[in-house]
Amino acid sequence: MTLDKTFAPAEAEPRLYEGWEASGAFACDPMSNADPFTIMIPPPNVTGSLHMGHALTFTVQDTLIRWRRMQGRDALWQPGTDHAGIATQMVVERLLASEGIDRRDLGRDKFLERVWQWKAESGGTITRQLRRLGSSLDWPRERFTMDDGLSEAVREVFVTLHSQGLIYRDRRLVNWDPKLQTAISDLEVENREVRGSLWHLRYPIEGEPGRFIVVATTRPETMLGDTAVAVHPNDERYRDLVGRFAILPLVGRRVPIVADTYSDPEKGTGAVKITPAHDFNDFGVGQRHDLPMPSILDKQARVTLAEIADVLTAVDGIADPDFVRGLDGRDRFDARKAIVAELERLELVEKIEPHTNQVPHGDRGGVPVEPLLTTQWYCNAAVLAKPAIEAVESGKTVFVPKQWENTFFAWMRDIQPWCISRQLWWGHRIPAWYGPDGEVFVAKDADSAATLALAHYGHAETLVQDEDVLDTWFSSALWPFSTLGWPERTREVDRYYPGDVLVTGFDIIFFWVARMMMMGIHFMGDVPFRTVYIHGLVRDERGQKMSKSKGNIIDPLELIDSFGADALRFTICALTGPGRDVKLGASRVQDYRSFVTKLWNAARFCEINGIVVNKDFDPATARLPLNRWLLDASNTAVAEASVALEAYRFDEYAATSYRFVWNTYCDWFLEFAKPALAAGADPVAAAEVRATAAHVLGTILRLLHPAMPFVTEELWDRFGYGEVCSLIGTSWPQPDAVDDAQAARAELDWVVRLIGLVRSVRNEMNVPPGTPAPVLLRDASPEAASRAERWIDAIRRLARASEVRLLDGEMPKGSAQAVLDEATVILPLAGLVDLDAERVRLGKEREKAAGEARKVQQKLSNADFVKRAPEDVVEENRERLAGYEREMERLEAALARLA
RNA sequence: GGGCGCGUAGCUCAGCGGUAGAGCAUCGCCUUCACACGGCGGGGGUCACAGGUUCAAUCCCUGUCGCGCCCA
Repeated sequence: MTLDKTFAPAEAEPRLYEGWEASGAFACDPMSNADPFTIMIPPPNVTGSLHMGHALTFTVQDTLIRWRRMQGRDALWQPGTDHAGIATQMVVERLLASEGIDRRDLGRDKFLERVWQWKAESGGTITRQLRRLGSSLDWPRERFTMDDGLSEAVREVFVTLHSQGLIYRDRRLVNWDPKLQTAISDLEVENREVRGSLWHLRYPIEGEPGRFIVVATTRPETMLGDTAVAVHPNDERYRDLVGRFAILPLVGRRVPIVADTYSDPEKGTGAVKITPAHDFNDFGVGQRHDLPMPSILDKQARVTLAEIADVLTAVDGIADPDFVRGLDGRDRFDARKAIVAELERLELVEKIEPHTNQVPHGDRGGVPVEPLLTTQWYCNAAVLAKPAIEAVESGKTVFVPKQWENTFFAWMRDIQPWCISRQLWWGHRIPAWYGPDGEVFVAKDADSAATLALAHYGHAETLVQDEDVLDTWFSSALWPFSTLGWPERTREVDRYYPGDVLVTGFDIIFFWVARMMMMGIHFMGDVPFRTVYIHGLVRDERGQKMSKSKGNIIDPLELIDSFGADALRFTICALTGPGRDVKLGASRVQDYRSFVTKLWNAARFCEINGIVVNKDFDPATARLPLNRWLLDASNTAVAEASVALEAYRFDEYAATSYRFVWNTYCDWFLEFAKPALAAGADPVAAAEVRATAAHVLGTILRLLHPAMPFVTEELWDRFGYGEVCSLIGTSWPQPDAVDDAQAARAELDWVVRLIGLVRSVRNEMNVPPGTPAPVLLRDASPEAASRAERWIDAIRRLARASEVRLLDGEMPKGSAQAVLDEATVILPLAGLVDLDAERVRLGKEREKAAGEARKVQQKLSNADFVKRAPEDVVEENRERLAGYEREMERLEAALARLA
């Protein structure tokens, strides 16, 4: 077979992925007796393409799912995509625009045909890209939020919630996106800081010529719709004006001056204009004071006068209906300029201050949102939120890291009615039909609605279906059960609901996690998942958020092309600590690619040295300390990795595996193995080393497989640990029985320290690596002596020793010395050792030991410490002190020998 | 304004009551028959600051400063 010098991901990855997929390795098994383990993929937008955020979240999920699958769980990782209402509609509209077509000309049905056509042609991008990452999703189960089954679930939920009074129609202010011309939910609004002005406007007091009440506003254009001025009830400045009227400039309407705690005496002038139809706070004031609520902006945010036409009144020097009529149809920002100019002309502007304020923008359309009074469908989220809050409080669902529960609670406890209707075409059409008189019939289909209408009217009536569609997140909220076949009672629903863990970013806790909790509990009677693992954001190397405008976007597919999916995945694991954002650049991935190569080369070494899989090998029979030590270290690494994964500590999982492979297996074990495998070595020992090397390499491949599936599978297959593409289905390593691991650890620890000591001294003495020198041991215990004897070949090789022996008599002149436990290591380096420098060096060593000893001594001489600290801590310190004192003695003796 | 998180080696980050760690970078030596995407060795930190609790604080508490995010 002979492995190439480096692993070739571009060739291996597609081949292995196809192999896994073809063998059904990704499939769950509903008929299995195994304990299920379920992760629902956060369905990416069907318009999406793989970005670093996806790479992070799906690497984490795939690592978990592969690990649990190896542990013998019946793993379901449910794939699918989201129809992404607004995003998809925008993509297709843009496409049509390039052909010079407007969707309105095309008509709803034709347009939807085009969207489906687009989906068929281009909707598979993201799922293809997920495969390149190595994602072991159960593809035959792939779902789409608009497919028949999921649409059925949506209708079922809508109709049920409606019948329970939890979905209803309401006329109230809604966030309106004038660009997309649809209502959006509170969550789809993001506040952006905008530098603008604060206009102080004079509203004349009725019946008192020359007296004004000055209101401060950031939105002068909405004054056309003002129906009151509000002041704080305790504000002395305006006390006499409450209950009287102001004349609304330009319009000429009489507006009452009302007392309401909404106005803040500290802010502006303490008096605020009230436009109930275009501001959420003003709407509240309007309701409390029973004010008219005329809309003066239309759905495109242009001035419309229909609702104020009849109040327009000419007032000399104050209001001019003709001016106002001239504003009809003008854009809100145009109108603002014109209105301010006119007010200035009328000397009704007191002053204009520069002002920075938070302006709500639509997160998709990117333009300022306009609060608009419309009738929409709402979901009573407050009722649904209650059991969801309780579920987290009681620990039925746990957030990791736990602090995110606070975020969840804060939002859920103050949840607002959820506006679920959207004035779009692409999405789940609302299952509501209207009779000629506007009566609403909510039903799962037109026939059922007709039946309801018949019962209501006593005769058949023509019904018209609601034009609107549902918020995309409405169907996403059902994802944990709708994907399993609900509302049908399938085996999958019984078996895979609730899921085990939901993996996602904090940015969609509200959008998605909270809503799945609400819907899951309401319809399934149980939470949708036991654990919510919240990971951070991917940022660039300097910690900046990635964005198109900054030009700092890193494309995961390019990283995969350059370094392989394993390198990218391992990097992500290594950098994913709890509650931390992931700062990632190409150089980090390149660094971890070295680890992939290191593993590959370790395997090459094995191959070259005739290390082959030996299925008959029983680790419990290993006799050599080297092998027992390695097996023990391997047990530790696997145990630590399991604990780390259990706790979602991907960073620790990566670190433990990395250390074990690189430091333990490669740097020490394989180096120690070299003399044991050399020509002329004991063949029985060599056979045991080979068997152990192969056994532990197998453990390593299994250990790393969840993070680095490709290279591990390739090596697994090439070495014949199992059938081709079988590693994915192999069991997670179990601890091996190791005979007297304690003794093996002690022995190898001693050899490693001895070699380290010799290397260190030689380096400091500038002994060229090519120059061997003797290693002599003085005052060595019989145990140390026999270890030196047993490990002579390894010490020769790794410490460049020409010989290793005990020293009884005089120390050769010009020797360097170092202390190892009770023994002193002597390196005769005649001509290389500067006696003075050596004295200084040993002196420093002694000082270091003395310093440590002083610190410990100080502690121990503190009566409170000895009295109050736990006995084992005191004892440990006593032992440390003894150790330092012994070391000082040896160093003293070494110094004396130099004289 | 409210809430959350973070300030530990040049960089990225672990550790979170009892001897300050890793990776990368850096410096020196080494092209030794798996690997220069490598090997060996070294240097580098008053753990943001100030108080407090404790026998003992990087770790717990309080405050201050700086940075970031979320909500208003």
